[in-house]
Amino acid sequence: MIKEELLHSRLLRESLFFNQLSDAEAREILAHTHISDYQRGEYVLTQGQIPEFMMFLLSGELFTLRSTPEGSEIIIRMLSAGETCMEAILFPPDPSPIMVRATKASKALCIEADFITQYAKTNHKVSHNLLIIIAKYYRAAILQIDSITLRDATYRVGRYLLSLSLNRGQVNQFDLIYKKSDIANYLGMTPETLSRSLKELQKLGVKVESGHVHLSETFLLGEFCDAVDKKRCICTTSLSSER
Amino acid sequence: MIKEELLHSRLLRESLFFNQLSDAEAREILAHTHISDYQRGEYVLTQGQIPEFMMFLLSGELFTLRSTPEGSEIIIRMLSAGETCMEAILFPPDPSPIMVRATKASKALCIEADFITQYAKTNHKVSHNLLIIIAKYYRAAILQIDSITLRDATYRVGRYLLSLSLNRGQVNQFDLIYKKSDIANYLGMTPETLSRSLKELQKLGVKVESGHVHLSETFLLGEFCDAVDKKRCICTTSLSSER
DNA sequence: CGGAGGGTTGAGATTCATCAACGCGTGTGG
DNA sequence: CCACACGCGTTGATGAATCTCAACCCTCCG
Repeated sequence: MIKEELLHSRLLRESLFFNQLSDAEAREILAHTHISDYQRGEYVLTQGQIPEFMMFLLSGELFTLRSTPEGSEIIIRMLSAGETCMEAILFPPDPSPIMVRATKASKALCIEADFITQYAKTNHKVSHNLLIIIAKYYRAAILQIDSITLRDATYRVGRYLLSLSLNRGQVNQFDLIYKKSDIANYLGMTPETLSRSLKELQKLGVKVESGHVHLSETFLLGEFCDAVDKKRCICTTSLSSER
Repeated sequence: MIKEELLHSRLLRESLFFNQLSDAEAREILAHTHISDYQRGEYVLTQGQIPEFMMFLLSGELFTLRSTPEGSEIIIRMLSAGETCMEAILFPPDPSPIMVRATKASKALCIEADFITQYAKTNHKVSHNLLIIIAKYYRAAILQIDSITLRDATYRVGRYLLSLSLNRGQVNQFDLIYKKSDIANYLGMTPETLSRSLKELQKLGVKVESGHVHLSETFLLGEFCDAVDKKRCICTTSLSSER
């Protein structure tokens, strides 16, 4: 059965959510799940809805975002396979302040909300993992608030590129895996501003060509690498897999 | 002893952190604490520091905020007595992305970080409470991101006043307990802009006089009360103590 | 070949920050 | 008791950053 394959997949085993869980524990959780397919553009959850499941993304791409009645929206997180969402709405189970949308055809493990909230009360590893996951979201959200209010557009873009580099193990070239218009939205700006910012960054040692990014040495060590980032640079190995 | 008094105080008993804990459990936690005094302006934690304690504010006022090397800063949360901070940095214990400052002379319970991280692994109520607290922070942070990127200054101020009204049980008048310059910063704008926004809101039924706010009926039910807020209005009683 | 989606570029509009001046209440020292 | 300074908030004028709108380009795909 497909769940039995999943059980031993790297995707599960290296995820934050299944981290440290024994086979028996993982199997018990899997027993309370089903796999759902979502089409590109389909909503997994809409604003105001009380979630019945927690999501573990198996493949594809999910965005968590928030929209105004007028129709404009802001992307909060962009998830790829192995990441989870909707945990933060389970404690306590409340109407969701955000919505979740598949931006590509996606496959996700739907974990029953009731089961997880109960299971977290008896299993320390699960509740600990959830704490780590939600705390990580919260810290990321703080950085988002920081950069949107305190930094200008060009800085935000530079910071974003730098974080991508760090997350991939401090490589100096990589691909942008999301649409530029989505990245712009995530960074709290319009696509036009992102485009102009990237142009601005070329002067500082950034090359971008059709989705491929190359960062020069000077950029990697430059002004964008502030105190916090420098700390991360120094201990890259231990942090490269983080976030 | 003062800790024994604390044990039965409403402050502790009605807090999210000590919620549902038995006397024995609360006593065990208190055994791993000490009480610290902070002067107005003193730093409880600086950016980059690894916290040794989790804070439970007994009296006074703490801000969690983030600053740039250039010195500008943004307030993330404004805490009053009974609230906690620095939990989100304990899972895992990392250099703090934020700093914590006392904005008034304050007294806080310092709970040993090592103890709490261990205790959370054996006590479900504690880990559950922590989950609820951090999830609440995260949801609030999402709303902050939403309003800063998607709404204009006047809307943000109106929304803020409305949330104050709801949190106090949907009263139509109340005092602003923070300095206006701090409120402005928290809302991601300058004091000048806050001032002008309040003036703008007067046309919509808001009266502000030296820190005292009066909201008209029309304002309470007006455009600021969007779908999410309306839901809260309907079931006010169950939500009034929330946030 | 033609159309659609995504990205870029340019020009104008707008919001908000900045800078400077002022008013007001409070506390302090002569 | 008055003079003064200081913190805080307001108001007005100016400027900068970014959004908006429009045109255009490129690539992909039927």
